[in-house]
Amino acid sequence: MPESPEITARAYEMNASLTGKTISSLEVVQPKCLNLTPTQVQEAIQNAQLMEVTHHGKWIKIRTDRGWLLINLGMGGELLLTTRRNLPPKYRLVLDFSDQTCLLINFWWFGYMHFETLENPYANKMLAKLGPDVLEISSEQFRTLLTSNGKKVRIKPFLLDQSNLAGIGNAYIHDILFLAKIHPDRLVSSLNPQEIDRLYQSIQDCLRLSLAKGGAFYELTLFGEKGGFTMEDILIGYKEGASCPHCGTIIQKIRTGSNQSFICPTCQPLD
DNA sequence: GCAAATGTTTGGCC
DNA sequence: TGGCCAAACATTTG
Repeated sequence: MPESPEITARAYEMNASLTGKTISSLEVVQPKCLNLTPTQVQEAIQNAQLMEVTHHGKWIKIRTDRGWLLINLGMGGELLLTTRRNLPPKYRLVLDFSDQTCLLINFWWFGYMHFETLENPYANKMLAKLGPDVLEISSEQFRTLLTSNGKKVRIKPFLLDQSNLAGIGNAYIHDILFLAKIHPDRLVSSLNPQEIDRLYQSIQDCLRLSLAKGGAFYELTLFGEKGGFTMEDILIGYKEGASCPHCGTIIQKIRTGSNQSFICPTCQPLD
């Protein structure tokens, strides 16, 4: 599922390839992903010119001269710059441009494209709740975040909660916690300063490595190519039964809350 | 072949 | 407030 590295890479690609284009029409296959009716969005962005594409956490923000288009790819999303002649069979939305190219937006189950007026995109309920972007936050801010907000929460759900920190998802969290040598069920309040600094460094290292490679192999770039971050780059995530690259212990799949985690029981003790 | 289980994200409910 | 469920599936498993 697209997380910070994929979203950041897509935003860079879109900013380089889409700015200056003019929207000629919008096709809506799945109205439930909009915050307004299809007609309202269509009218709002008719003839809009794309100015800039940025991101915040897992949200892609397209600034146009008529307002903002805010995209969240949810589960297994895909953005593809193509033409009507080469359109894949499945998609939820298509933005047509006046130069005959189009942007296909698809996602597996849930995803959103919200429209907000130019003045304040953060009037959007979902955007308003986001914590700082994970690639923007400083180590000092991160330390403050964990010591002030983190009470009786476990570190995994804390990091996945987008209102604390925006951009981390379930795919990278396993390696992040492994690199920091922290068990996913540790309480945030139990982490010492060294562990918090290690965690910050692990987050940056994991996400930036993938970003530098164009994102994960199971997601496609704006041009339909696979990302360069492969299974070989993953240390322990989804590798149940393999041995820990650090100590050789067999990697375990455990239940944490309502989801699964992959850990090395030796490197990440719970105590 | 078909039903059940699974798993990503987010919002909403107690 | 934290834990659980539901929601617009595709894919694997029995």
